[in-house]
Amino acid sequence: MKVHDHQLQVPGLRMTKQRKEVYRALMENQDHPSASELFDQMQDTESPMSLATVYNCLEAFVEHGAVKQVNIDREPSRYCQNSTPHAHFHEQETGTIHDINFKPGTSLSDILDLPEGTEISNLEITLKGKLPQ
Amino acid sequence: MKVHDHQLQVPGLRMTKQRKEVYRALMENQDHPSASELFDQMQDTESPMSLATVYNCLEAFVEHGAVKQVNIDREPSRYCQNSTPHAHFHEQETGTIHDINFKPGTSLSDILDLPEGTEISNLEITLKGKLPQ
DNA sequence: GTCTTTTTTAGAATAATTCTAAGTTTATTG
DNA sequence: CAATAAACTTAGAATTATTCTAAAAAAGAC
Ligand SMILES: [Mn+2]
Ligand SMILES: [Mn+2]
Ligand SMILES: [Zn+2]
Ligand SMILES: [Zn+2]
Repeated sequence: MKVHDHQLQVPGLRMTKQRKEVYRALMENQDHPSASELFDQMQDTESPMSLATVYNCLEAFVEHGAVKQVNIDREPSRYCQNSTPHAHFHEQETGTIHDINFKPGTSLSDILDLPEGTEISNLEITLKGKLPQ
Repeated sequence: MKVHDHQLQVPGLRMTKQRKEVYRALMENQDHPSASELFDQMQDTESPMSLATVYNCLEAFVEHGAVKQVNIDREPSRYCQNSTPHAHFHEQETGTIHDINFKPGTSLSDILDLPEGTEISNLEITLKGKLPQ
């Protein structure tokens, strides 16, 4: 998979104009938009599309590891443009979601009592609270 | 809040027979049952109750910090009898959820690049994969 | 061009959860 | 104790994010 200037290329994933548009909006969005927020944005583009298509596009990106689906509590899923490993901080006052990076050279097993030989295929860390300032 | 022999006592929380029964089932359940699984179990007790009541009881427990609501992906919420801080490991083959404790003396900020002064009110860690054996 | 596969779409369906409003139980007060 | 107030339970309706369906359109292969 190559990512360059908001152009996504994944072998086996057709880059239709709808997918290009959804991907672009996601990349330009610093926040973590929901499907319906993206759907609203799509209505102002040259390829307005159905909500089903927005969901389909996002699902394709998530399946190919280009986008992360972020589930916090039972709220509508949000989608994350940052495909590198990171945690999510949900600021309570504003409702915004911030990416938090891992410290280099650290691992979850530094703080978790995991049995030896555990294979982790997926990892989600979500914090809620207040960031300084 | 005092917990003794599966008797929950929280100031301000009436311990009706329905709440006692839901709490007991949750405590005796090593797994992390969903509301509808608990509802099914309730039908065999001396106080069969409505699904709305199961949801109401669980909501009351969660609000009072006696029970944890566990959300993994978009699956139905599961409820956790372990009110101490811990992470959840979702075993992919069986679908079971295991509690993982934190190593004593460690903190999330050991591995996360959190700004100084961050206030964390809530924390969720979910792993997915395979446990040994 | 034809053929095949993938994608898009409108609208219907699904399903977990919440809401409503009425009845019941429990606590409090005099 | 009786009267009143507050909290709780309930059946069923409503909500709503998401998925499904089945038909049309688009894209790629040849
Ligand atoms: Mn939010
Ligand atoms: Mn599961
Ligand atoms: Zn993110
Ligand atoms: Zn747990």
